[in-house]
Amino acid sequence: MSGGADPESGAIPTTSEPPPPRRRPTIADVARAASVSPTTVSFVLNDVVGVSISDGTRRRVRHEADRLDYRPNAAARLLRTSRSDTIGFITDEIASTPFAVDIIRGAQDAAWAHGKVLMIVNTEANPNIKERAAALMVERQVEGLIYAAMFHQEVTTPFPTVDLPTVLVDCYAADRSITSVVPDEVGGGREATRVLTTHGHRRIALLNLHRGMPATEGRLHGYHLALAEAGLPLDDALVRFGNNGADSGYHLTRQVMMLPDPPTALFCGNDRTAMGAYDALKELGCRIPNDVSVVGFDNHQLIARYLRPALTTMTLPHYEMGQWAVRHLLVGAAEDGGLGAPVQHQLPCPLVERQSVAPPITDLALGRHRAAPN
Amino acid sequence: MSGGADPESGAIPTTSEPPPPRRRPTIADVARAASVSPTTVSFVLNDVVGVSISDGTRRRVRHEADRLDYRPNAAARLLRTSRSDTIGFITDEIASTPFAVDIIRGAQDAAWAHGKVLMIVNTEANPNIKERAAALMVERQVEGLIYAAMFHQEVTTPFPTVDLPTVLVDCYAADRSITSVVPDEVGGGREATRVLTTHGHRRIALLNLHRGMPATEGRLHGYHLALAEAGLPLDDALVRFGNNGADSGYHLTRQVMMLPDPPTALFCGNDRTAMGAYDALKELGCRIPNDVSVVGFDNHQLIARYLRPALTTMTLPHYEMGQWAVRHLLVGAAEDGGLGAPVQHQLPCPLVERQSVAPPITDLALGRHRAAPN
DNA sequence: TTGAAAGCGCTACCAA
DNA sequence: TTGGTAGCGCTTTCAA
Repeated sequence: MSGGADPESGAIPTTSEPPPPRRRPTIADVARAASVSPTTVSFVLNDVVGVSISDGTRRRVRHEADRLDYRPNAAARLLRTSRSDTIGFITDEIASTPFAVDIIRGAQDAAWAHGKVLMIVNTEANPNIKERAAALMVERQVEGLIYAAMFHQEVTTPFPTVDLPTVLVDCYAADRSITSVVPDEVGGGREATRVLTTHGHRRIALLNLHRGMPATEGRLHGYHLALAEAGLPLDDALVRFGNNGADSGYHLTRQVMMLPDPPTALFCGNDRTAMGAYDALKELGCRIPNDVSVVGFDNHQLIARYLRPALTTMTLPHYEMGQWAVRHLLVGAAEDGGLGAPVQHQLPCPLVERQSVAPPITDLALGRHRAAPN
Repeated sequence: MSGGADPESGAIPTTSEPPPPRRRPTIADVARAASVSPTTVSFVLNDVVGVSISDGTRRRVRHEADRLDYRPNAAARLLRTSRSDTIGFITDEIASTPFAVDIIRGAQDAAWAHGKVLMIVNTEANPNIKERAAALMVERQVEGLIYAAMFHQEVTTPFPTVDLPTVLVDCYAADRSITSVVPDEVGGGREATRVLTTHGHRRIALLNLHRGMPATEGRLHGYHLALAEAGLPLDDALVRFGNNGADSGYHLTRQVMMLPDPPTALFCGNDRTAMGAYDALKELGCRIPNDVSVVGFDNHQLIARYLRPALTTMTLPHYEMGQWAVRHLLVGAAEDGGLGAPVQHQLPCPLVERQSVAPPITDLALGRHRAAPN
């Protein structure tokens, strides 16, 4: 409008570039450079629909933005729009298991696909940190909260109620008041046992985790189911509980193998237990899977693949749970503000067949029952 | 889209406007409730030093803030102060190793201790994502960037130069232009070998990782050093390279044990290799550590502790590297804007003694220096 | 097809 | 010891 000499702060003769102040360029800088208004820049850069900007202007704006290496200030945008494009992710103990990364990865991939980013805080099960973390996320205007436990468990309100859509991963609220996603332990236990029964095993030991955990009880239930389906009797001597570790796998295996009528197959509560079972079996001179078949649970990245022979086991759907959580948060938030009735979701534990299962030797060598192929 | 013909242009309150949108309370709301100015509220809530507010006012403000459950809006604060209290953390492949969590944990703990939070993006080594991630972090005004690789390697500019203080973890720039922190592989290799020499072993095989990686070459160098220190000759037949996995540990072990003059101790390039070595050794009827001692590398959470006997190995300082990165970023940024000369830092790999090392049987039982395999 | 201008919620400068 | 108020950089009516 006011043409003529630009009185702006005493025009400096443009002998060279005059940008000593290391300030990041703003939308105003781009606007000035492209000789348009900030409004126009915003329209162009955000591809706002419903406004028509001439191609020339569009190009000019884009070009100047590039040249200045303009980056929008997310804080300013957030302040204005209150859309943070951020999801808060709180874990209890990231360190304790290698599965943590899978949950995170699943969540992060889903988030990224929706243009969101994760803000992660690991609380090491410290309630103080937990609370501070939740508060911090509210301050940062996250659009939702995910709380992930590192093994399937019941939790009592992980943090004071923040009125933000929340999803619990690998855990659930005692009163089911919060949406949660957990593995289908029963289905997994059933499937694991079924692999063994369909291979012809009739005496199958369950070397379980320690009592009281959802994983333990769920898998036990699945075991019962599969046995019943196969018309097999339940022998309590074959069901043992341990401490989830390799050593308990070792000892439990020795115990059941010492039985007068030992099992021909072992369903281990987790892969670590299976690892111990392998050791005991080898010591006892049993070949896997020829003499004794073994099925694990968890599909532990390392153990299952590297055990010799490689372990047939059930996959815990960590990646999928992380993914589900984010997706649910996002569509839930879009649909009903995340305030719909909380859902308790279960994800299947798929079987991974490797080399640790074969028909029982009794079938092969002794010709009992029907002769197995091979 | 849909809507009344009359948006909120007029101040006329419609008769039945049931739910006033649940707006989060702002500093103004608190000020009003406490009958003070926003300024005062800000002073009180931020414990600003240098201003004196009467105890009564202070209490009143605090009380009202509590009552209203007031949470400062981080975006607004950031916009004003340009202090995001956030550090960007970019990983290449979070999934591939269980070590990722330790780096993250170290970084997060250090960050938390400084009142900062981590914004984590995992790129799965996808350059596109990497670039977008870096851009995104700039937009979010992160105060620094950490790029973490999941195993020790050289990287060529992980992302286009953003002028933000940056630290590389478990990797380094080819041209050393960026500050980095990596494990001291040479020191680790030397120490690992030394454990064996000090136990009296004189024929020590090195079952290394595959050639060309910093870990491989560094540990090899350390092995040479320790041998020289102990006045032991280098026998190239005892040095083998593999593919970092259990199977290569298995095969390499068989190879060296078949030698006319087999080793009495194995230094394995990593714990997975050691895992394979265990299998081979057991198959060959060698007892660990009685017949053959084994030292690993990595202190892999799972393998090292659960192998039977538990594996003596070197710890990779993942947690410490993550921690170092954040601390350096924070003090560096404070001191010189993070623009000081880039430093290439190394962290030691401490020894973890467990049960897989003993004096060679030759010394104990046979009293000779070289023994044929049983 | 484009622009002016009003804030989003907070901090910090300057007054009182 | 307190308060008024000007922006931080952006989006978004409404007007031109």
